[in-house]
Amino acid sequence: MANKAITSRDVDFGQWYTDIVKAAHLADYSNVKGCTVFEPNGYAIWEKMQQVLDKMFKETGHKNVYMPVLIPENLMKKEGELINGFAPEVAWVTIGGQKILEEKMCIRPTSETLFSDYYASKVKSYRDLPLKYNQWCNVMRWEKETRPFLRSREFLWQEGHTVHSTSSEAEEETRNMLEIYKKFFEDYLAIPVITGKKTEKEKFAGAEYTLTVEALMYNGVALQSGTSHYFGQKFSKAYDIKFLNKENELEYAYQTSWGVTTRMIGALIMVHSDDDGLVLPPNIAPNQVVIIPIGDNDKVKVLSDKIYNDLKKSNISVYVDDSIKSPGFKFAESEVNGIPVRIEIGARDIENGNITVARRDTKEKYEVPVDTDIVNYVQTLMDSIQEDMYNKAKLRRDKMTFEAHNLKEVESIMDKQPGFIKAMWCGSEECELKMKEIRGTKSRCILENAKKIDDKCVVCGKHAKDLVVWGIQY
RNA sequence: CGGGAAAUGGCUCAAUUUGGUAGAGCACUUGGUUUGGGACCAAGGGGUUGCAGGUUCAAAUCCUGUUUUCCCGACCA
Repeated sequence: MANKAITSRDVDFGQWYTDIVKAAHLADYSNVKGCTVFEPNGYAIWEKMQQVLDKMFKETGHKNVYMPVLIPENLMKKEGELINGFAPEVAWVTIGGQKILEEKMCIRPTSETLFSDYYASKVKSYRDLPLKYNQWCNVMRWEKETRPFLRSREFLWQEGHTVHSTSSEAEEETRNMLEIYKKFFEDYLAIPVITGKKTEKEKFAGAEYTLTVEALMYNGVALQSGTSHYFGQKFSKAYDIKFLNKENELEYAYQTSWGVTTRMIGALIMVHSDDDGLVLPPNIAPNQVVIIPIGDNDKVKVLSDKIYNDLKKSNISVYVDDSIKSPGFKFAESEVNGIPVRIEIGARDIENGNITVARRDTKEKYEVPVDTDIVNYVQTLMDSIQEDMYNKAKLRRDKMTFEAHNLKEVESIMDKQPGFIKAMWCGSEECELKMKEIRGTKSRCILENAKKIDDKCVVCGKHAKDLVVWGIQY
């Protein structure tokens, strides 16, 4: 009974992904390569993500600001590593083929430069610090190959930028934000993640180090899902952010930045969804419950309205699908759209004193006596859906996480079933490049405080102290 | 950016080989009957064929350019 518009994910994962995006009305293509239309269903998920994260940011002392979309060339180029890292993707603006205004401008690929320039003018004393700002915005990176949500030229994100008077405080901020991302992924998106430090090769251009949240998709491909960077004084030296410390000495400030993007919508699809469409965890679903009244029947209407009102009063997001479609159509549609809980009410239910409750993740249906505390029932059901989805994703990820002690093992694992590979690494870029020759396997992150599985590098066999998670990435 | 495929009503495709009145199914609109897994009958509406040039009496069809999408690589959230 699979959806006609959706290719099976086991037949063609890439096609399945784009079919879900279209069938669930998350996004549509525009006439500009890499710039998609976020349709209501997709944008609603983003709004819910924003709402949850924004609350977490504010609870930890961050404030929202907004920076310009254009960055002047000289400002963009002050910090050498950043511009080198981003150079091929930066979109420079011209009007009628001419450079814009007096100076060449680019559309922000990320806003470290703007924030740093601004901070330089604001920070005078240690008493001004810390400044913990965040902005919700779009950015542009001229990617070669694009896919909705996963890699687009314009995408939406949040970028937090903070300035501190001590390195330890800045490093703590970097850690804390990573923890917030991890919590968000696990508690709301029901996606288990691995966290750790990026290698020198994979870290953000301009960072001292980058901490990352890494998730594994249904097909065993890894997705970098969120990053938190510690900058030390790199940007403050390039942009001249100085303050007088308690000893009345001028000191360069310490900075961080951290971000997550609309790519998380892609992760939701690739971790949870199935051949019938989108599957959303209740904690992030814009609509948690749909009520489908069946037949033209007054008692059905009255009961639907009552349940709708009860759920709504308890802050469960619910809607009644009373559109002029057949019940079967509505069932299927609610499944494509990933609504976690569906309540069906028809004459048969009224007669039996039941309502029918269906859960999207397992597609199980339950007959529930009408005198049950429905609000409590739905809430409990949603809690277990949330938990089951997380556990299912975690079980799958753990099954696709392997250990390797030499290149042969890496090769045979990646040939059979790509996934996360835990293996020791000596720290040399040369060995990272050798790994990459095996189906593009790259380091995802260095695990911290992890139990070593070997004392030899998986590639060169020399002494290794770091346990690294490797994977094929999106 | 390299290699492959494609673009025709909202969607899936036909007509392209051999130039000659753009067609079907689904979707949509109206009326009616229905309603427990993508309902049925009847009557309608909608496309200058991705875009721009060219060849021709005549172009969806041939030629050139360009844009977008998909798949596989290299680069990245």
